[in-house]
Amino acid sequence: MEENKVVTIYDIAEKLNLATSTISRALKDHHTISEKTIKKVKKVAEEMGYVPNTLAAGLRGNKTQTIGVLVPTVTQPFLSSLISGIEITAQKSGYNVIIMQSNDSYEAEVSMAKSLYGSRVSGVICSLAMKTTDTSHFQQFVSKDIPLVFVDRVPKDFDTFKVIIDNYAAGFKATEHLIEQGCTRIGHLTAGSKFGNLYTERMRGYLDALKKHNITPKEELIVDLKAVTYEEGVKASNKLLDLKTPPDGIFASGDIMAVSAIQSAKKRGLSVPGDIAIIGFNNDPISEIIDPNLSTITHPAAKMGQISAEIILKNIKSAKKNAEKGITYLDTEVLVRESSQKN
Amino acid sequence: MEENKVVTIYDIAEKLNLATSTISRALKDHHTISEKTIKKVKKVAEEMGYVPNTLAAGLRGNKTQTIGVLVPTVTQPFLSSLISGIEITAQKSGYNVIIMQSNDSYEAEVSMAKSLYGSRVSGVICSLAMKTTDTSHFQQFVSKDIPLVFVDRVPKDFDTFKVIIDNYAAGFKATEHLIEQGCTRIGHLTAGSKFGNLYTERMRGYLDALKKHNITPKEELIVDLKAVTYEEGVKASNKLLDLKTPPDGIFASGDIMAVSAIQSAKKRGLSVPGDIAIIGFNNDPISEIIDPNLSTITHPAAKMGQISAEIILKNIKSAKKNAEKGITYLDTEVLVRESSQKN
DNA sequence: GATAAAAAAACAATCGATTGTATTTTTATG
DNA sequence: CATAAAAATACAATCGATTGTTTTTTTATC
Repeated sequence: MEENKVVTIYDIAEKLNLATSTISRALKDHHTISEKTIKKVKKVAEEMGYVPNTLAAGLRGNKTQTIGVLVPTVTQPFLSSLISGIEITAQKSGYNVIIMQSNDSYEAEVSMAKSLYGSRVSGVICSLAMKTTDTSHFQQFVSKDIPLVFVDRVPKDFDTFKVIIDNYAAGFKATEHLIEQGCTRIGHLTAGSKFGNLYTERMRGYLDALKKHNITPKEELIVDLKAVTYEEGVKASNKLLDLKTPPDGIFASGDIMAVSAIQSAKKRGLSVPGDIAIIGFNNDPISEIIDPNLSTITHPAAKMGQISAEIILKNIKSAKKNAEKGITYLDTEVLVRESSQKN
Repeated sequence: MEENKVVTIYDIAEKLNLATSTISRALKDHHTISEKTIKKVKKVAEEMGYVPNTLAAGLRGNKTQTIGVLVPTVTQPFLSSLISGIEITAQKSGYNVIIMQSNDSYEAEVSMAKSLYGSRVSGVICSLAMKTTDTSHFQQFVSKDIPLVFVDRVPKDFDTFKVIIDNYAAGFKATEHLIEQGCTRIGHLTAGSKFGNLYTERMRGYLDALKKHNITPKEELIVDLKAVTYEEGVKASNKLLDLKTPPDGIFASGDIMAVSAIQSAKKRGLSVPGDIAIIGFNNDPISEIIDPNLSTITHPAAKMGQISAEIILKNIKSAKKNAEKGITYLDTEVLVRESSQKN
């Protein structure tokens, strides 16, 4: 085997004195090729170190064994678990995964969508950038029958597959749990809620839970973070704790925020959950490590990735032009640990 | 613009009554094409919604704008930061990133390397699977002049680019720091060290630091985890704490292990760092959140990703057949926080 | 206005696998 | 053994962009 030459089906064809079409078919066990030839071809292909050029196949067939994944970032635990779920599922079916990080920038997202389209990905899984309101850059996939799944951060008005949790219900459950623990003055940490995203839904749940239990929502108890980071979380938490009458409970729309709330409270000598009960969202790894252990809402990240990938794979294969674009809701649960348990 | 037709340079050529070669060159500002034509072509391309087919370009040029990344998992904070660094750097130069997770399986790694090769990636960045000892499946890249960078978990005997930290020195520094704090009986948590990897190096540093300070290493003080998880960390920590004479300090080769050590110690009513000083490795996000804050060794994940990607990009472009394959060492520091500070 | 030189654009092959159609070979049957 | 049917294989076009080589067009010069 030459060191620097890439082996193609032409090389195999020449060696065996066969046509390239025969080689191509033999390698995929086509029924018109005799057993004898198939065996021979496979043996020689192996010996010569043949690796199919997926570009050529993709160009010819106008499709690739690749799924494009477009997410705000890969470093958030929720998203890295999501990606892991996608990647494992894709791999099982022989599909590869191209990853792009929008960094929550709308412009980057537009450009990356175009790039994925140019790469002829067979499907796209996307969690929207925080700043995205217009989603017309995804229309190209739909009009070319490339399956598109939005996951977690999804647009409201785009008719395609969606995999989400019921953020409203989850926000409701989380808040109600705090009420059941005896909290009457419940703060809420949220982020970028003005963009009408999943945080807004969680907040709606929070507000409705309060109303159901005859608690009047107070604007001062809701803090909207600029970014979901530990530092911003600390700032926001302090805003709540600095109030003349601080809250006796906090529902944070993410575990990072919840953790910063716990730390900020502890730093002031407040007992959690004694003085203030706290519940987060996501069930990030840190939630079972922080002291006190953080009560939170489970958010099945890997499962969401798996299901998203499965939807893509199914809709590539079936090639149904107008498959019914459904929303898949996954269950969440209130995971009661120490930080919210007053009784 | 038709809804379901993909626009190619042929469509543009037909519309403008020009040759496809002219279109192709105009789109990249080739000097043999007149300004007038270039402007006209670009305008029409834009109007028709032309997106270049990267498969076709890749097939023709036998190279793609894609970097393959092969890592054990994407969910560990160190690796997701590494990937993030790679992705951002690649994106800036117009390169995409294909991700594969070996899940620490040797067989998966072999198959994925082949798959990346078939995808004609322009370069490969890999962090080896825990179980990999034979690395001959990477030879195909080298012999085809596809730049290959190993990062963090690198093979000893493979002549290619490597981006690592000095694990020996870091292990030494961490251990010496504990000694300086007055620890005399220092435990060590490590993982899969028999495979001769970076954990082994850290352990060598640990052992040499002890020797330098005339402390005799004891086998009972070294615990080798089966897997780097919180649960295994707890088991291993308890093994140390259950000793007749438990250690007064622990150097854990990873922050997860260190965190489990802190929790296990606290659960027994031991004070950290009072009764037992603990230092980890990586500077994972959790290290500044755990109580007490974890002292650790900084591990510049994103930077390592960036540098790895830069090496790939540089060596694609220069196309030097025999560029000197160097090892890039990045600095680490002892980050002293609460968990190890006795004075 | 003829001609050479320069500029612009066209022609045509190429990358490697796939696939519809044609051709050759084999097998079966009277 | 001839012939039809079936099986196996070959032929050739195709996917879309790129690029070395020609050809055509434009510009400059005498």
